[in-house]
Amino acid sequence: MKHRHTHDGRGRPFAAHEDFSGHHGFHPHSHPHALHDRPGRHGRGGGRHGGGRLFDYGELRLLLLAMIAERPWHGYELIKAIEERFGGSYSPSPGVIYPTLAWLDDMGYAAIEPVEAGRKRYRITAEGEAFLAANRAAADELLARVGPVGREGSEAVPAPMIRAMENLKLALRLRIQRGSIDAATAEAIAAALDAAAQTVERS
Amino acid sequence: MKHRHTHDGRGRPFAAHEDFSGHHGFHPHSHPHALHDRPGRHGRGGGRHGGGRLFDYGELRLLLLAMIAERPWHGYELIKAIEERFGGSYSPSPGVIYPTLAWLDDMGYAAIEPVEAGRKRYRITAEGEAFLAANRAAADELLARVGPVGREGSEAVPAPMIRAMENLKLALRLRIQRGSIDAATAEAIAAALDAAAQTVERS
DNA sequence: TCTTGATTTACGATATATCGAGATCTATAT
DNA sequence: ATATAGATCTCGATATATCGTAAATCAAGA
Repeated sequence: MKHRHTHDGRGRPFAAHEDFSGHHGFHPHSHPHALHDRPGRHGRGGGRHGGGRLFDYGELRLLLLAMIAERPWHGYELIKAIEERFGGSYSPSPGVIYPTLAWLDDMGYAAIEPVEAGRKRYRITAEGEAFLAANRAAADELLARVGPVGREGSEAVPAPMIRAMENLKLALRLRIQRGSIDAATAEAIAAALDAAAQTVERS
Repeated sequence: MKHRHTHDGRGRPFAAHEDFSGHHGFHPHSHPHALHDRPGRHGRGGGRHGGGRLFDYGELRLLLLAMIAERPWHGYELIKAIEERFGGSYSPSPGVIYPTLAWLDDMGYAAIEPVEAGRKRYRITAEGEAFLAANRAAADELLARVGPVGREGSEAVPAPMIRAMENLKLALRLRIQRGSIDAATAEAIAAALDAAAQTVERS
């Protein structure tokens, strides 16, 4: 396997112009004019309707890199996550997600975890971190615009709740494994769970 | 001839899913929104129940592999065992069990014991053990979700409990999505969950 | 033969990834 | 400054893989 398909966007895509400070050396100070000092279209406040682009030039790959910097994803997950973030009104086509991921891989910014059965899970590399750091300003601006994409339920849920949820989950698992749950016991447990659900509901 | 794909599939598994704040869990066949079924051809087949999946991507073959790692089974036994584990509310169709077993065989993860009267009994191989070890985290999470399948003393989870668990899970998910959980609210919810856990524990 | 265990085949739906055509933007040469 | 080339975003169509149901088929036993 490992068939490097001959894709147009691959190989060595934008070579000459963007000084991407990728390999050999890389000075953090003399930061390249990579992605964030593009005068003119900054906050994209214009709201250009109909067919306008959601992401400007290097933005999509920056967003993907920032997302896989948090945790590994695979392409379909990224599509669904971004789609959900935009409330379903926009969903990046696979035709742009997968080539971008492949590009990140080719550049050494992301690597494919060995996976099973057709799913490629990408994780960030050291070079990717460096690139992300070099473009942190643009990345932060992007994440601020898009909002929290990956950390939906982990950052927002308070710790005590997570602890209690894990606790209950474990108790249920142990109880089920113990076996011998008669009808009355099942009803009692169900009632307790329903009571908790009601408390949650009107909290 | 059925060309079984040659996949190496080695290495890290997929991410572990949360039971509560996550997506999938214990639901036998409860899905949020049913998609419309086309009233088209009569013929045969046709999933009028295509919605919620119990196992996502590589989970079924992991479960089967984990089961035959304990002792050899044949397909029908696996179907019945899983069905009993879910209290009869769900039973994996043979159309998914047998191809998966054939896949495990082709991959070298399982082997067919000498056929006895029309049935094929599968046992795990060394490669299968290696694969299972590589995906231990996901496998354990799966077994925890499904419960101890095939061991003696295993009984089905009563329907009221499953319903109540689903109910609580949904309530928590909705509450988390609503956001704005201050510390006091979190404590109240955690206390309710802990109370339920205690009830479960001494039931 | 009829029933029951056990497997195979057919078909559909979803998940995941690949490929191709077209539109738009940026950079660079003229 | 304009033209051109190339890179990137976007949509779709397509290709597999896997999960799913239901019927058809096959192999013993009553």
